[in-house]
Amino acid sequence: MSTALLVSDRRTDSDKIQGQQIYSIGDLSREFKVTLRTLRFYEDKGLISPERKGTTRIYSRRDRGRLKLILRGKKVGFSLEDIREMLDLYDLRDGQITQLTVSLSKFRDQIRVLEHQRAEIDAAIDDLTQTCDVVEKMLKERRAQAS
Amino acid sequence: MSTALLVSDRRTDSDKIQGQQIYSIGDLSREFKVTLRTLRFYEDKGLISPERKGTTRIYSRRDRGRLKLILRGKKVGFSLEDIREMLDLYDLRDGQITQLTVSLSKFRDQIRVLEHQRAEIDAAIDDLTQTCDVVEKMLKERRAQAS
DNA sequence: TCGTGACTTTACGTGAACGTAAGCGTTATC
DNA sequence: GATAACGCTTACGTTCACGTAAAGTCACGA
Repeated sequence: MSTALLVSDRRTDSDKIQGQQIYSIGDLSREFKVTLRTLRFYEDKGLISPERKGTTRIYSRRDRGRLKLILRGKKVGFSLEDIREMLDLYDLRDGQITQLTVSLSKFRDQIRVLEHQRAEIDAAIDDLTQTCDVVEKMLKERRAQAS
Repeated sequence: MSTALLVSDRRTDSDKIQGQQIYSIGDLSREFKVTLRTLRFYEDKGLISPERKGTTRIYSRRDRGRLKLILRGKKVGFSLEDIREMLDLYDLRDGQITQLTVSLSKFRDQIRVLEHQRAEIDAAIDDLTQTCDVVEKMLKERRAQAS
C-alpha cells in the first residue's frame, strides 16, 4: 500500500514495520485511557522514549509495556520518580556481575515494599469486613424488632 | 497534681481524663512521624476533629484511630478525599435501616476496590519475582563461565 | 524576669502530575 | 481549497498535600 516515502506512510491500527508492532500516541491514549499530555509528560520525565518519524512519536511494544508498568505503579501509590527507578532496573539485562547483583538486591527491596503495601491493604480489608459484619448484625436485630 | 484550673492543667504522656486516654498534637506527631502542619491540615479538611481546651487541640483515642486509618489509606494510594469518604462511612453506627443498608453496600464497594488494588500489587510482585529469577540465572551462568 | 518549649493562627510558597490554551504543520476527504 | 483528524511545541494554570515563615499566647524553670 501507499507511497514510497516512509515519512508520508499512513498507518493503520494494526500496523507493523518489519514485523514490529508500533503505536501512535493516539493509539496508546485510547487503549490506556490517558491523555496525550500525559504520554508526553512521561516522556519529558524520561519514563518512555519513543522513536520519532520526523516530529511524530512512534511507540514500540516495549514502550507500551513500560506504559503498562507505569500505570500499574501509579495505581498502587508510587510516584513517577519511584517508577522511573524501577523501570531503569528493568532495563539492564546485560550489565556486569556487580551491576546485576546490585539490581537483584534492589528488586528484592522493591518486592519487600510491595509486600508491605499488600499487608496494609489486607489490614484495611479486614477492618472493613469486620465492620460489615457488625452492620449486618445491626440490620438483623432491627428487622427482628420490626417484625 | 496541679491547680484547680482545668485550662491550666499540664498533661503527661499517659494522661487520662475520666479514664479516657487523650493526646496532644505533639504526641500524635511523634508517634506517627507526621508534622504538626499535617495534623492541622487533616483537621482543616475535615478528616479529624479534635476537641479543644481553650485553643489547644485535644485528641481522643478515636481521633488517633482515624489518623491511623488516614495514614494507612495514604500508603496504598488513596487521596485525602477518598479517605474522608471512607472515614465518614465508619461513622454512622447508628443510622436508620436505609442508611445502614446504603453504608453496607458502600463498604462492600470499598472492599472490592481494595481487593482490586491488592491484585495489582500481586501482579507487580509476580513480575518482579520473575525478573529476579531471570537475573539469578544470568548470574549463575556467568559464574559458571568464570570458573 | 527572661528565656524555653509547646501550642496557636494566618498566609504565602512548593513540588508533583498533569490540564488547558494558543498557534502551527501534515494528510486525507469532501 | 476548505475543513477535519491527528500530531507537534511552548507555556501558563491548577489541584493536592503539605512546607515554611511570621507573629503571638501560655505555662514552667532557672
